[in-house]
Amino acid sequence: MEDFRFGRELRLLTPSHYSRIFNEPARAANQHFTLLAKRNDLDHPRLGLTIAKKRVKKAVQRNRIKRLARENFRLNRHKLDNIDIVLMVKNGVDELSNEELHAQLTKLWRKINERCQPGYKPKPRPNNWQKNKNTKKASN
RNA sequence: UGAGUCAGCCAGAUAAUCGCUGCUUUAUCGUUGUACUUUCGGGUAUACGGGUAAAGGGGAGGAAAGUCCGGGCUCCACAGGGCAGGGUGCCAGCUAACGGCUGGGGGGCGCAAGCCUACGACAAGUGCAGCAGAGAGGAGACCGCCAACUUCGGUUGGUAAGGGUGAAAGGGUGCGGUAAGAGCGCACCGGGCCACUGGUAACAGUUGGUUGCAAGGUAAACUCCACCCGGAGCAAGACCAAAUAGGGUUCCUUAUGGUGUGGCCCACAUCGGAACCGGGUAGGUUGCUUGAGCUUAAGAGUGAUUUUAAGCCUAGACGAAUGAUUAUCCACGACAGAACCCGGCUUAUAGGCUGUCUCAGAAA
RNA sequence: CGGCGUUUAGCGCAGCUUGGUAGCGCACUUGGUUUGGGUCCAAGGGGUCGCAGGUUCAAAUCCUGCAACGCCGA
Repeated sequence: MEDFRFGRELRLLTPSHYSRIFNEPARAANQHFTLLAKRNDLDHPRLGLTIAKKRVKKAVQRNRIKRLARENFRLNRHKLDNIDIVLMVKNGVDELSNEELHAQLTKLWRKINERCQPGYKPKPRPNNWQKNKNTKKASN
C-alpha cells in the first residue's frame, strides 16, 4: 500500500524556502499554470502554492484551486523525485472544472520531474516561435 | 383561487474509500525536572511539555463580504477646563455603545394591509438664486386697464384683477366696492399669535379669543443651538531567543608587539581571552477563543429589551485545516470561505417552506 | 487582515473649496507656409465627468451606497 499522507514535511513553509527556488529554477508551464522546481537534499518532494489575488479574485476559488493542487500532489507524489515545486497560476484558472484541473496538473508533475533530472537539457525552441510572437503583437 | 404585504426558517441528502486540522483516551519512544536507590556505569517511580501510532467524537456563513458606524481588548498620551476639528439632529425609550433598534408624532405614496422619510433653527447674522423677466424680497408698471393733459406721436399719474417671464412673482374663492383696482370691506376656507384641553414629550384639536395676513425659498450654503467624540490598531501587545551579528562593565593577558595612514621618526586608529549585564534581528511561543454566549421555561413590558431558573460548550488554522473521488436520490444545488472578538448597517443571493394581514373574485 | 488614496477627451492633468459656461498640453482633422516633409501659424472635431440613488429650480462639484485601479503596514 502506498503512503498517500500529506503532512507538513511535504510543504514549503517559510519565505526562505520559496526564495531559494525562485533563483534559477527548472520550469514547466501550460496555459493556466507555471511550475518552478529545484532538487532538494531530502528524500521526498515538497510543494508550495502561490495563488495570487490578482489572478484569482474570489477567496472561494483560491481555496478550491489550492485544495485540488494539494490533493493531486498527494496522490502523485510517490512518482516524483526529491524536488521542491512552486505552483503559480495565471488568469482564467478559476473557470476550469475540477476534472480539467486534475488532468492538467497530473501532466505537469511528470513534466517538471523530467526537467529536474541531472542530465536534462532543454529542447531548442522551434524556429517559428519568434515569428508567432511578432505577428501576435502586430495584430493587437 | 389570484394578486399583494409583513415576519420567520432552510441553504442539497445518504453511503464508501483516500486525506487535512486541533481535542480526548490508550499505547509507545526519547528528553527534562523531582524523589528513591546504587556496585557511581546506571536503574526505578512520578509530573509536565514533546515525537509517533490507534480509536472516538468536533470542524465556515446568513451574509464569514464591504469596512460604513459602535463597543470590548491592547499599547501610547493624559491635573482640570476651553478653542479648533469631526459627527449626530422630530419626541420618548432600549442598549456596553451606536449613525442601530422599538414605540409614538408630522409629511409623502398606496383602494388597503403597509411602505418611505438627514424631519432642529432662515424673526441672530452673512451669503446664494446663472439665463429669462418690468420686478428675485420689507419688490415691481413691459403689455394691459383707468384718469388727466396732448402737438394725437405720446407724456404724467393711479392700478397687482388679466397677459407675459421664470424652478419660484408677497394667501385662495365669491360678493360688495371703485375712475380702474386693491384684505379696501364682508362671508367661507387657509395661515399667524395667545389661552384652554389631551399627551412625559414631539404634537394634536368640529375648543375659545385675537389678527387683514406682515420679512417667501435655500442650512446634504457658511452659520447658530443641543448632544457626543484623545490617538492608534492583534501586522495591537507580551514572553523566549540563534548568528561564525553587535554594545556595556569588570578581570586576565599582551605591548619596546602586529596591521593601516606616511619617504622616515613622532603621532593617530585598530587587533586577544574569560565572566556578568541588559537591548534585540531571523525564528519560536503567546494573545486565540467561555462570550454583552446559546437553548428551554416562567415573569415584567404595546415593543425593542430585560429578570430569574435549569441545561449546554458550539472552528481556532498560521504559505494558513474544514476537502477530493465514486455511487444513488431529488426540488438538480445561488451568493459565497472564519483570521482578536462582539452589536448593527449596507451590498450579493438558486430556490423551497411556514405563518400574519389586506384587496379582488367565487361558493356557502 | 488592517489603514489610506484615485477615477474628467486617445494619453497626461486642471476645474470640485464657494453648485449654473466642462478647460489646458500632447495627439487627431482641415487649411496656410515649403519644390516636398518637419518646424511654425490659423481654424475645427472629440468627453455617459467610474456606476446607481438622494438633496436642489439646477450636480463633474454637496450627501449616501456600489465598482474598478493603486499605495502603505511582516
